[in-house]
Amino acid sequence: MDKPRVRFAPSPTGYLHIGGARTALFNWLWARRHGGTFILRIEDTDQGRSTKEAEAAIFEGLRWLGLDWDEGPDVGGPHGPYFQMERLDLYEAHAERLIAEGKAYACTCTREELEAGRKRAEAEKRQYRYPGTCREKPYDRSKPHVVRFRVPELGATAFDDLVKGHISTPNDTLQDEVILRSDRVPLYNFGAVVDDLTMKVNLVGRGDDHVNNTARQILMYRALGYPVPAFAHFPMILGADKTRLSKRHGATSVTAYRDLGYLPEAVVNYLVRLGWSHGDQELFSLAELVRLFDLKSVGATAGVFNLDKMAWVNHEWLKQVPEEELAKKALPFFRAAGLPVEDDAKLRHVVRVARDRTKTLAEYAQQFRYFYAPVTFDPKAKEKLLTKESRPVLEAIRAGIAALASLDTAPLEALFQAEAAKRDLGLGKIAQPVRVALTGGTASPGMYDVVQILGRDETLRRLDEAIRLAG
RNA sequence: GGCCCGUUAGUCUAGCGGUCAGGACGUCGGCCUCUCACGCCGAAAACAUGGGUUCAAAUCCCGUACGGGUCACCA
Repeated sequence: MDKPRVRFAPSPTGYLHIGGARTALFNWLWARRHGGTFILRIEDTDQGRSTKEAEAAIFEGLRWLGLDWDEGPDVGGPHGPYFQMERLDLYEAHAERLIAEGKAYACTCTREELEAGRKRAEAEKRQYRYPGTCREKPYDRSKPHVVRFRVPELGATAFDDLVKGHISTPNDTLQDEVILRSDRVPLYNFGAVVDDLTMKVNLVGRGDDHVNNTARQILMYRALGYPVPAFAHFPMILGADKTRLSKRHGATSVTAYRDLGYLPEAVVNYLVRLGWSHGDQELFSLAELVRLFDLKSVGATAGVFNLDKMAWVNHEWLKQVPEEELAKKALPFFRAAGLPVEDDAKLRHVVRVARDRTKTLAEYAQQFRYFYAPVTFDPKAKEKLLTKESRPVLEAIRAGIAALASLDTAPLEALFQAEAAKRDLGLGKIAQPVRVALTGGTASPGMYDVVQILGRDETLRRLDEAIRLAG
């Protein structure tokens, strides 16, 4: 097998979304797995919708995921950058050749005429196909025109998709489509074909919304006299309602998940498992995927994006991050929440207790605010647990902590146990009022950790306040 | 509507003619326990449907239903 030359060819009309990211990932993995080349090409021929911002967002998304490219924008030398708008001469030359060989022709029909034809077909409940009005007219460049590709009337065009298997399209469902607009900018199918063949792409991996374009493109490869590449069409990603994933289903850009506190490892892991599997294994690192990924194991069915599962995957990855590193990753999220947090021993202790309890970094800052900000009491917890009855407990713990030589776990535990034993109560009866006093609520990490993280001064201050509130 | 593709639990999937249809998320129950989590144990939950082929079908073939994609001087 030749070494793969694959590409990811987004149009810069928006950020890198989940579906695009998975397409890029599958292509990238296939290239890396077999020591091939991963090409990034920006398909910016829709000048009305393409923006530099979108372009930058796509680069950012790919880099964040760890998907580097060998050819394309930012790659110096002869292998980039690839922007279709910088290759217009190439498309035009190929189109002229097709015209010269009678495989394409200039069409001078106006948009109005075409539109009228479509309307008529619709009224008569007929399938519309371009009638071939200009097929035999002589080529006159001076008149405004588009260039159309001549498709065969008979037969069918078939290929063996690496994911979907054999796919055959009757040629009479195709039409002489426009390959060059009146401003001579190519349309998608032609631009992609000319690029793929000049870039020697030998495997085209893309979303399966393109399967219907494949027959048309194959016809163009043949007309141009080039070998047809292999194709792999990846199924769509759907929302919970089984319609194509879109903004109404929530965040769809990969960087939005970065900002939500997902690790790129987790996003990659989740996306690859959505449509691909390797036995019963759920967790894969990028390096592992490079060893294991196989297009043959990509499924042919569309998959529903499930945030719960991705959060679980994220949690699994978060659990593996060393404490120091985790603190550094969490820091910006605390800062973004307006909390005065430093990368210090306290933060490391916070993330140590947080990592089992939350699934994203953003949740750290939400759930553990009270380690860095004054407590806000849950009214029910306060009413139930900061009472006249619990006041003696709070006072005893306050006195005990004030007197402790060290805030190590052993002495703290001894203190709480002793107070419980003294009153013939379960540990819970001691810990819960203290928990409300220190965190404002009834759910938190273990009390000894909380005391240690807050430190003696802050702990005593909070207990004093709680004692005051307990009346 | 034409054409193309798809259909295993709520979701992601394993399966590739003979399995008690396996795993994961989620859900529910239990254990652990100072609360919440984590962890551990357990449970409920699926082959869309009708015909074939075959000794035998989730696996192969055909139809039906349902879902998705696509039919531009968008990509």
